[in-house]
Amino acid sequence: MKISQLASKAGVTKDTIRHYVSIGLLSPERDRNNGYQIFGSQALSRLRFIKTARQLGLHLDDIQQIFSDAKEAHSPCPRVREMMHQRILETRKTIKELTLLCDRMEASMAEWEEMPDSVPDGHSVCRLIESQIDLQQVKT
Amino acid sequence: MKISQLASKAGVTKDTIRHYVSIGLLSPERDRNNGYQIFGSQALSRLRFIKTARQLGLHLDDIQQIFSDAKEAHSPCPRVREMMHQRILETRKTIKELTLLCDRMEASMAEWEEMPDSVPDGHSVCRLIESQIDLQQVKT
DNA sequence: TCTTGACCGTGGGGTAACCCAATGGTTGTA
DNA sequence: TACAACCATTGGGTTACCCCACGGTCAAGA
Repeated sequence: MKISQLASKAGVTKDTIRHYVSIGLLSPERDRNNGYQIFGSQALSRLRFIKTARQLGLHLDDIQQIFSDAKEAHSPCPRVREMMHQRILETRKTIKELTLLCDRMEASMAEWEEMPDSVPDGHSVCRLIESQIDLQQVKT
Repeated sequence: MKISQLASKAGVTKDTIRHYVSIGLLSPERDRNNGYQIFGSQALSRLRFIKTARQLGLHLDDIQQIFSDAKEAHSPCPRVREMMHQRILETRKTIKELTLLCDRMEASMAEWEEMPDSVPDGHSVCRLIESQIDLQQVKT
């Protein structure tokens, strides 16, 4: 199987496959004559595995770890449970931060409804934004 | 004012300032003798402006636009309202996606509680993840 | 005066997971 | 044989910075 066929079977782009090859997630054979990559059906199941793991929020290096465990005949499952736990915590944290951001944005927009557009002078650039300076210290 | 002083006054890192200089958000004078960057108090207020705009979810190129408007004596305010509107929509969308992701992760974790760890063989890498293959097509 | 430590600038690499364009070789087929 | 379709490689772009490393500059103490 060549790269285009694998890509369409797996529902990913050729660039994605090339990326995975370049970081070692896939290691295709090569056609001796032309250097083309040759993928077997195991590459397809590996791609499906990667796709699922990504949908579950795992990162490519998490997935590397999993394959690396499996290669040495260790069970990756405990690590997978742990990774997922971490990813869940991270995701919840991100959601909280984004929710706060959204609240700030909406609050500012609401305040601005009663404010006129300002023309910039030497001191002011945009009164809307300047009205929000130093409301609080937040990290996005 | 040299870069370190500006950085501590503004509460950002020197690297952040260098980054802003490199993309043209700040344009300091130069000391003729040693090439050091010299910042005035207007750089400080500009930095505060940038910080506030970032806290409101605007991107650096949004902020570029704002300064560019102001430089040409246009009011950036209408554009700011529009940008914020877009950013709010984007942020809400991201939150939704992350919430769905979190739900998926938690659902999988729950299913996995009753599953044993598996030892990889030639066909299987990790039963936990493989049990989730093709549940649905999702884009993160 | 010399030295030493704090400061400065520049350049380059890294982050996550790819996308896209350009260039040039290969293959299949009409 | 000509031409489209496919392949590989390289390099740059995305966001907003962080982190070296190298080498020059400056100020203060010995």
